[in-house]
Amino acid sequence: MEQKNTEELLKERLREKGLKVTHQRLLVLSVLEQNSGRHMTAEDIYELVSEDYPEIGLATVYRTLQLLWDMQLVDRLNLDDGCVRYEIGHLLRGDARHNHHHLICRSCHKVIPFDGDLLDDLERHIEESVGFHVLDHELKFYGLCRECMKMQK
Amino acid sequence: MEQKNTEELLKERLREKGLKVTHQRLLVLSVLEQNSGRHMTAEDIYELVSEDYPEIGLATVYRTLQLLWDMQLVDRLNLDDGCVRYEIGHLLRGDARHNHHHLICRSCHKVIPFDGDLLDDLERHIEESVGFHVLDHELKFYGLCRECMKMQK
DNA sequence: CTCCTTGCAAATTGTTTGCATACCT
DNA sequence: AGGTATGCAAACAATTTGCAAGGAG
Repeated sequence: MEQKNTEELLKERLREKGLKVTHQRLLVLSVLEQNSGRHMTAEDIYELVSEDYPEIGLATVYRTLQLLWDMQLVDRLNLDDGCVRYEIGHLLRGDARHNHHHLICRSCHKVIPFDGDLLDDLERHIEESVGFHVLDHELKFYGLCRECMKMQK
Repeated sequence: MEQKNTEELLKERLREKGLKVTHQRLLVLSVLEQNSGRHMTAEDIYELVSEDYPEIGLATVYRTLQLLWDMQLVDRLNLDDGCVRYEIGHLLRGDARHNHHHLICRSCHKVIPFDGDLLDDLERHIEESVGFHVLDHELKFYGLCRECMKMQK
């Protein structure tokens, strides 16, 4: 099952770098994997991990998320609500949701997911012309959702 | 000259809403217009406005930026360095720099500007399929810059 | 004259850090 | 054993807010 693979991958990467395999690290990644549809804050993750492992500290969650991000096992996104959000890394997601973006309504602050793969060509172009190796991207559109558009009148 | 138009536009919008035209508001917008190439933090703007108007407070700068953003006179961007950055709104910029994006190096944290207009089609598609009216966007690519790629080996 | 706006300082909030202890390997 | 990782609490930094005084219309 997926779970096992992700966990093994983390263990492997940790060992490669001489870092330690701890319950906390495994649990944080596991929670992200089990909530792959959500955009979770550090606090969200802290609360969920706490259910299984109440002695964990919030600082550890932050440190772990940083570590997992460095290793490209989690993705980071910023939805402009004052806190950074995390989700399982796109490299680990089986499905083709690499290219999922967000529409953010300026009026009601709703966040609408949106899928599209228009960026692949652009990434290739960047690699060639700038020599920058693209690992990930974040694309947000700001505007007015259908409901708020109606109310404008 | 450009300066005059932008200032007049702001005055007009303020009056429409029954808000007041103040030195502080005019100065904040003016500083952003005169530094249209930079990505400025609230603190940056505060320091520059202070040169002409030393009694201004930082809180006023924050309040003004929020107001100008609501009116679509300034753009906001987040370069993941812990603070929001501002620049003169793309609607006010004469040049075709609407579509300028950023490449962020995960290793040295350098930010490389990058221009491209691949998003216009996508925006039209979003309007039609989702009914979301796009006003602006933010696109960032994360990866490794040329220099850091070399050092990887 | 009225209400909007400001400056100041205090409050908030997400995130980071120092340090002694606990835990992998 | 030896260094890495953790939990806790204190420290930080960007941003927001309350309030009395000032200023635009």
